[in-house]
Amino acid sequence: MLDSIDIDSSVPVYIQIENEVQFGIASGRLKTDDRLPSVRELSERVKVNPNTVAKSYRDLEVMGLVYTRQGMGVFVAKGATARCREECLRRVVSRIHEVVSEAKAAGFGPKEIKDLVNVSLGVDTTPYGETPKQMLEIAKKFKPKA
Amino acid sequence: MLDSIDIDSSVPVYIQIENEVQFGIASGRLKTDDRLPSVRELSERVKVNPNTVAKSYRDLEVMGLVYTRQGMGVFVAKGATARCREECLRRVVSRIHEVVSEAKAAGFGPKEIKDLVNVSLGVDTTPYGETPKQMLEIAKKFKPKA
Amino acid sequence: MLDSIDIDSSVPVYIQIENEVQFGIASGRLKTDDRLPSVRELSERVKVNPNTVAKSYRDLEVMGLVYTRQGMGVFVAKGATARCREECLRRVVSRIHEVVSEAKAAGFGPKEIKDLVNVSLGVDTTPYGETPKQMLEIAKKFKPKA
Amino acid sequence: MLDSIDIDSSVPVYIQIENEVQFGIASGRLKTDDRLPSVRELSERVKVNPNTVAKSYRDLEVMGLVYTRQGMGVFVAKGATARCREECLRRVVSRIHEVVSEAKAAGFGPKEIKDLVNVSLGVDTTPYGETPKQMLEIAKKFKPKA
DNA sequence: GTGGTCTAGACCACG
DNA sequence: GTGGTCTAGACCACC
Repeated sequence: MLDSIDIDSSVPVYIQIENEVQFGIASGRLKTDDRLPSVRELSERVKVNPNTVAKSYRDLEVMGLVYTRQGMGVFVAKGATARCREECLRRVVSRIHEVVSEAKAAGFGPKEIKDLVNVSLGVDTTPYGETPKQMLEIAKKFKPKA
Repeated sequence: MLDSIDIDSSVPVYIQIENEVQFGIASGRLKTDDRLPSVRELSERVKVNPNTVAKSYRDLEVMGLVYTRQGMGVFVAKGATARCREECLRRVVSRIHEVVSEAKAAGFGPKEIKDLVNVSLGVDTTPYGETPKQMLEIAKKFKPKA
Repeated sequence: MLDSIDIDSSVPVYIQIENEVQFGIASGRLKTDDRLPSVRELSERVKVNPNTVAKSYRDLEVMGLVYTRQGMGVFVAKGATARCREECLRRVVSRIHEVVSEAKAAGFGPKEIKDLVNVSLGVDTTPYGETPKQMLEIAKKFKPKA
Repeated sequence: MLDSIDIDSSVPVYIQIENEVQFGIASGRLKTDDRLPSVRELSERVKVNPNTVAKSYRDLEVMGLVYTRQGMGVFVAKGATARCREECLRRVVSRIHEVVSEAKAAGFGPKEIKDLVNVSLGVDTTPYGETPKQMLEIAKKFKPKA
């Protein structure tokens, strides 16, 4: 992780970094008291301004997910794992609801939505940005009534 | 439509307006050669500066979805309906896929995801931006192994 | 360049700026990934409102000729050189054809047209917007039969 | 004439109408005391707002090229022919100079410009908007040094 | 009446 | 420092 920073994305780089770290903690890859990469190291790796990484770390510290030891680095705080996991679930759930609402607003019926989800579930990771053709075909067959 | 502009949203007003118009076209409410509300009229209705509306209309023109007749107004372009509808479907499909991937990454299994979608489908309406409690409860009960 | 902005011209300032930038790219003075002057800097230099410059830069971005990095500036996009050069040639060629057609429609014969072009080619510089006297004299001597 | 009004052109409709009338006078098709089409008739024929035609006629009257007889119509004024012809020549000549200057600025040398003009002279009326291929090919072979 | 251009200047997000 | 968004309002061209 932390290598999937997309400089061209509309979501700000510093937010992307924060998300990546939070996801790393939630997934157990980063455990309590583990050291995060240094600002310099990370900024070189993902090719962004050190200020940007610093801002991400500052934000994470304000959230209480990491703590800083002067001259030693930035570390995962106690309790961060549970909180990140919790938040991660919450976010996913709320996004599911959001997307389903959107699909309904676009005119899709329950059947189509379930079909689309099923197809998506069956598909293993696809190249970034490319949406499975099957899904588009299902969608195209369907004419919203307005 | 065009009255659900949220001035406090993080998504820029002019983008919201563009989306509303596109949605109006996709849904068939705005047909080819229909006139859009005038810049001044709409700006008064949604309580934003005329410049902001003008910017939206200009963008839509660049996208080829509307055309402008000096002194007469702004009109829906030929072929806009199909394009808006297509884009709308594409976006929904790609977002479903995105969310499902996220859910899987967060440790949810196919069963949980389907359950969550079903609950979301069953809920008629929830306050804007709020997630149904039932969904959050499903999430809480669930302990990802990851 | 970028200093020949005429605030009194009937062609809008923001278009003039766009043209200057495109010409700069076509001429090779602005190369891929070169930074354009900042919005504020340019707006002070050509004495127009920052919004006006921003509008030009935004348009150029929509055309795909430049890209923007938040907080860093605006840069020449890859492939912009070739596209600007191509467009520049196309425009000149099409305008030559247009003018020649007009001249023929006005009753000029091939000989007169060639003469006029030769005179124009021979003149090193004339004040902006002024037509060399010699050319006007050729025209006066000429009586179209139409 | 007067049927080649392009509603999508960037040059205003009322200017296009004025130009067409002036060209008609210069070419001898409209002679002194000939009656112009009525505002209503013309506005229906070219499918523009009657106000627009009225403005064109008003402008032409201010220029002294036509005169109005209440209830009878609009007529070509005495001396209009000579003046239109004169102005027509002037305009063509000045545009030739303009275009040649542009071509020089774009990096074309005298030889290329003459070639392009010659090709254009040889070509009979081509479909509107389509520039002869030969000209583009000449242009493409040429690499501006600037 | 319509949209288009431009100014003056505030506030925000990003690096 | 950078660009992005938005407001308030003037003036113009066009229909």
